[in-house]
Amino acid sequence: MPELPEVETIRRALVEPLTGRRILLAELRLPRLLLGFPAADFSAKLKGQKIRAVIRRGKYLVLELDKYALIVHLGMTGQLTAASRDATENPNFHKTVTGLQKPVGVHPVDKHTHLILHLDQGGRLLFRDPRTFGKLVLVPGHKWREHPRLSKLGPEPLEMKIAEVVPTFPKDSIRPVKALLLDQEFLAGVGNIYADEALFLAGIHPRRKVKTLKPAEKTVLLKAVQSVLRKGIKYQGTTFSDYRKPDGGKGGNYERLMVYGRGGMPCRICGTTLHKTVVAQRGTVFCPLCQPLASPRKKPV
DNA sequence: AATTCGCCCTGTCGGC
DNA sequence: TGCCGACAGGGCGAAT
Repeated sequence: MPELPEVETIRRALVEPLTGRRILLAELRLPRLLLGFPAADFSAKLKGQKIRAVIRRGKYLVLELDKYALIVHLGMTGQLTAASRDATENPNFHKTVTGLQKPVGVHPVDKHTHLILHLDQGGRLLFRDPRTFGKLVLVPGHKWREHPRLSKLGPEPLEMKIAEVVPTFPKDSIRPVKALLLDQEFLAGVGNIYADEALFLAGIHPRRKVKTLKPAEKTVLLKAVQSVLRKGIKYQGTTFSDYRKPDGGKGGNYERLMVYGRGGMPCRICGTTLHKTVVAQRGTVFCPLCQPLASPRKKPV
């Protein structure tokens, strides 16, 4: 699922091909993905709009247009592909990629392609989402930060001051700490992959109750969140199924994960078999030795 | 008020 | 070989 590093990778790759381009035609092929705006008006409103900026907030991508903002959430399986004028359709675009190889051409318009923006200079932006958990929102003006979907988002993990966020941990909360990391009102952009990775790096059990965390542990955890997100961006995101960069290539971070997707395999640090369980209704992998739930009791004399 | 649960959706995979 | 249930999970609204 695209989380902050994946969305940021996509954003960076779209800045050059999209900024300054004018939308000639917008094809919305699955109208139910569009929220809060009459689907019938969508194409008419977008036509002629120039893309002014490509911005990320949490897991949301925002295209600032002349008079609107187009907010995109990729859900679990959303893909954005930028195609230049001379890109040819490759029927195997999504299947031929192995490793970090970059596919040739552009993905064809298939049954999972839900939005096509035709741009001046011959380029196209295609939005593809097999499981349709993605969402599109068109907001008049540029006050997209006030939209209900974004207004309550927590701080950006890579811009926050840790000393300012440590006091925002709920003091009496009995929630497992992983649930807090996944809460977009606490931090914006952390999802299941990077929550598990951050907890491992911090040496904190995903089921630890928030109220039992010491201040030093909160600091370590927030630093770990920043660390795993930066690493994710550095390697251009984690591809384990559907995530692709706008050129169709896979991210390079999956092979570098410490715990996510590695249940039953040995811990890269201590060799202990990694546990797979469910925390906060999400599949969760952790190392029982590196991430103890309780501090080790002194052996009775 | 805090927290959990159910739902949306479809490709993939393991079991028989 | 083919069918089928289980599974993956972000975010929202309902339920507790």
